[in-house]
Amino acid sequence: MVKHESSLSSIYGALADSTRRRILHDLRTGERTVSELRSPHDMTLAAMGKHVAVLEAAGLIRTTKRGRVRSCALVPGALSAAQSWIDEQSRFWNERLDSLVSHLEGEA
Amino acid sequence: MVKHESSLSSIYGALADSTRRRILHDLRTGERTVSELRSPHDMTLAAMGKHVAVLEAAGLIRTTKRGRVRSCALVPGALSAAQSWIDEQSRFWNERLDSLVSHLEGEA
DNA sequence: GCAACACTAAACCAAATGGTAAAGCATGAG
DNA sequence: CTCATGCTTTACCATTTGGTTTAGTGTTGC
Repeated sequence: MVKHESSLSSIYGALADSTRRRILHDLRTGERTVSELRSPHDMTLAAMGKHVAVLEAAGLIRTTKRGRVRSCALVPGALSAAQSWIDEQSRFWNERLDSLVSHLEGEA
Repeated sequence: MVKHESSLSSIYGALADSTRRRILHDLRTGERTVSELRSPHDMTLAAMGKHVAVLEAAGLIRTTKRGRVRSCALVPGALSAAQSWIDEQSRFWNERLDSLVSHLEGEA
């Protein structure tokens, strides 16, 4: 379960684009083809193909080609590394906040 | 508390670099100057200054210049938007996983 | 005053990103 | 068989990114 630094970079890098976040959102309700994922966007199929490749390289989605169609689906649990890092960071963040608050209260 | 798409992009973009994640990690124990943040890295001060600027633009840190020294600190709660998005996404992710599991169980 | 220090800005560079257009390659429909 | 479909590949382009060096700017220490 231990994820290395490099995979965190590719996951956050993948999430740093609203088109790709939208793709993940759209996949929550089930599998979609590349064409279906493209339809809400003003973008060529080739461009969408690149976004899909970025998400797959980051391990966030899994794709399979059935015939001439590529079907895309979420990879369950793939966000957990990103989630853990933020959660861990937030924990200290809020500890700092708490100690700041008590420090200020102590001073007042 | 409303999260705009654009700020999510800049936050995840800021997190998509191991040097910047390390900076956030190093700031958990308190404020640091740009030089102090640079010391563990094989990198010029100018380069570190840019990383600090990226984190500040994303709203993840706050900096203040005292004399010739710039002091950097975490901004409490700044990760919450990023955290919420992932948490929300994970929620559906796992619902899909659960329904997949019960689907498979039903089939077996 | 003046030198060392801590950035900061400018110019530059290579590589990555996000897009396009156009051609190619399978495959499914008729 | 033929042809439209659904990508995929290639080549190209502009912009951004992560780094450098060099040259300031404003402090601080002596």
